[in-house]
Amino acid sequence: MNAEKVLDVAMTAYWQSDPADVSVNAICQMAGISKPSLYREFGSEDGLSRAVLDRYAELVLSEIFVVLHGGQGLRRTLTDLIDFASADPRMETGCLFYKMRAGKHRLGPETRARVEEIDAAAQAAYVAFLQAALDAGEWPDGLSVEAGAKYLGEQVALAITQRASGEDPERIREMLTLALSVFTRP
Amino acid sequence: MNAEKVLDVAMTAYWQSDPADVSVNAICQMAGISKPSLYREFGSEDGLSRAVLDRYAELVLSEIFVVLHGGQGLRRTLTDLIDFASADPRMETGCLFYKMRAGKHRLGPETRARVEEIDAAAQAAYVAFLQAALDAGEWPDGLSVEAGAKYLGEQVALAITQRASGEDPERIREMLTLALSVFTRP
DNA sequence: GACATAAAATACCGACCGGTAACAAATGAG
DNA sequence: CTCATTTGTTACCGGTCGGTATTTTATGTC
Repeated sequence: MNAEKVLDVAMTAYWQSDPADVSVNAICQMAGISKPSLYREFGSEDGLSRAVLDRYAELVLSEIFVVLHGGQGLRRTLTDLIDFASADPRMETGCLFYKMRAGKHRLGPETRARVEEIDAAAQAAYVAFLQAALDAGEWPDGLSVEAGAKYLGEQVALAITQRASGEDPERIREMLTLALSVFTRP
Repeated sequence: MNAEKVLDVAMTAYWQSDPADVSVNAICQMAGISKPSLYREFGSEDGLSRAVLDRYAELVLSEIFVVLHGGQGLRRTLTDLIDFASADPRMETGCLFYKMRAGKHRLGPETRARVEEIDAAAQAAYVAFLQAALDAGEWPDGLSVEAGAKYLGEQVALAITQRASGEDPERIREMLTLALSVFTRP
């Protein structure tokens, strides 16, 4: 039956539309397996979506962490983030993690807990990145690092979410560049 | 049976949680009426949510338009927007319009069309506001008015959406102020 | 009181949901 | 070959959804 294939099918479906709009029945049909098979493997819908999220994290989200921990300096890292959010083809239909976070209350407890974990890890990564910029003397104004990190994360999330709703990528790049310009003010 | 009371109940329920998470059954129960009564009055779920959106627009959204068309100048209008998004108690559980827009694909055709109408009207209002600022010589850099209007609208939407997810209002104000500071750069 | 009319509620429809019991086909061990 | 265990399938469960046919209750008129 191949659990990996099922995960891939589910991830693609969740990612392309929205976890709340894809039923277990639909996933079984798309994967060509029966419902009991899926339930024997993943236990519940919550178990499946949690496994999907884990797979998505190591397959896609890891790259954002790579960018943030790359140590390329403030300006270079920001342009990398802008490129990723506004132009990477994988974000063309949005980010599965942000879709899950936006519909957190509709998720099962396991998946929701994992979403919160990842959210905290992302926030920590943004904080570490900005703290490094601060230490390197690249930090502009009196904004706290935590607030800046949250702001940065939410702007990236907004940009990617707009990708999912079909907004023109060039327009998105323009807006995200504007939003992040507060970090590189003269 | 009182259609206004039903609209109020439905608006409150949709607004407080999310239109996608409130069923027609639940609304009937909360309003103390039967389902056929509701369907006689509004025709369908789509008809109800459309009527609710109309009521919400004239009750709440109208105020944002008042702020935008107030002719108070760039800086003053921006701080008014920041106050409204980050501190107005009515936005404590978010904005019904933004919730509907975020889940557009789950709405019926009438309601969805109305959402798009309102979205276009809001965009036009932001454009008019920024165009007035441009004419008054208060416009900073080479950003196009349309892009600036979209940016402004999305930042306000982001701030209000964060209210709905329980974020600290002071933190939200800080971030929105930062985002809108690009309009008032020296 | 008798009766047409309009508004209300009860009870139901088919579709889909997440989840599972009961059963058939394959597979490995002795 | 036999038998037990696993793997997968069909068919079903209770529940909720949006929506409606049917019946009850009220209301006004003569």
